[in-house]
Amino acid sequence: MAELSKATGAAGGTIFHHFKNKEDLFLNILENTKATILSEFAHYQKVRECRNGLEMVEGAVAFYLNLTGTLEDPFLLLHRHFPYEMAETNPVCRACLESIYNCLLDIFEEGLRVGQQDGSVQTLSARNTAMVMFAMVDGIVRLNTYRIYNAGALYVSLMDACRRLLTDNGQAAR
Amino acid sequence: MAELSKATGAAGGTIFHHFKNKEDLFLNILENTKATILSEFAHYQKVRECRNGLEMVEGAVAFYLNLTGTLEDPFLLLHRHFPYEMAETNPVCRACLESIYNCLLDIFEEGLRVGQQDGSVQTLSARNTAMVMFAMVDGIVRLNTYRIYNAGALYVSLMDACRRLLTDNGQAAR
DNA sequence: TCAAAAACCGACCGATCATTCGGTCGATTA
DNA sequence: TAATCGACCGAATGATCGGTCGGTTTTTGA
Repeated sequence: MAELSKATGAAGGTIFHHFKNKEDLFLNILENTKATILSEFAHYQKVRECRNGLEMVEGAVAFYLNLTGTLEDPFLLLHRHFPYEMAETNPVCRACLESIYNCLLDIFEEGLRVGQQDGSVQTLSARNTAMVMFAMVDGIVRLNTYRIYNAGALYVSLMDACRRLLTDNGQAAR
Repeated sequence: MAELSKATGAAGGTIFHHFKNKEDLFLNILENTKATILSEFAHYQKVRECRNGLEMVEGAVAFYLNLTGTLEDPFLLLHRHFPYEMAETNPVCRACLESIYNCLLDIFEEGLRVGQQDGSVQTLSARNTAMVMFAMVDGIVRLNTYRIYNAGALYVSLMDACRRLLTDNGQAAR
């Protein structure tokens, strides 16, 4: 709270004038994070250009990697343990987190379904595959933010892995 | 500290008789975690049975999934933000984390290299592919521990994804 | 113009935190 | 037996925490 007070220039008591308590404050930040991610996705959905499902999925990966870069702090929040601990007792928090993850997963799943229709993607369960892909991309992002390894050098390998996951020979017709 | 005191039955002051301070205590726990994981891996290396590199990698995935189940608390520690924050200023902590991740990555990489030799695995950079695979498996584990989705239902999809990543048709000769 | 409302301040509060310290106790050594 | 030791206790310590409150300033709108 002291750090926040200094950063915003507001006195300690003023913060509690706008937010009931720390939990309420955190929930507001989380809702804000959710709104930002959902709006970024809505914008991406409008401007994206892709000829088939495979390109949609590849675009989704690139979008997510880009998002974690521009929204570094919000994703640092989502990569902490605290929100998920809070979600176990606080339904509002849980609903918020689920909205965020559903949005992120839908980006992948949508591409997979389209790809199944047009034949550019082979996969059994779109939802399950979407989760596995999301776990992979997000795992790379974590390796990067935690500075265990520089994941920047992994983007090529990551995109290659995605293509292998989705097509039968890893070399889809493009 | 109070929680730890109650759990161990030792008085508050006694803990500080054995450990210099909280940081020292945490470092001891981390070193202990590292030793446990390394010894579990050494044991696995002895008893595993695999006919080729592909089976080694599949075994590694199963081993990691099993490990996160039996060593739930240590991995909960590794999935928190704190250790990586500490690693940025504390070289001992950083070295410890690197040892753990190198060990875990080596399990995957070893199988990839053997698989490249015997032809059961197609991949360019073994280290990079190992990281991508690790990120994927660990990402699934996180989805599970944070209870966003039940990742238990994803194990089949996960193993399928691994096979796709490593072979040209996802149906390796077995 | 002015009074009510809202925003804001910072001193203050009790609770909790990590850590310290004086001292007890049982085992080992001189 | 006396001296020394390390393990252990738990009350006490000061710092920090989230949160409150009385009073001041700013904004609002009739």
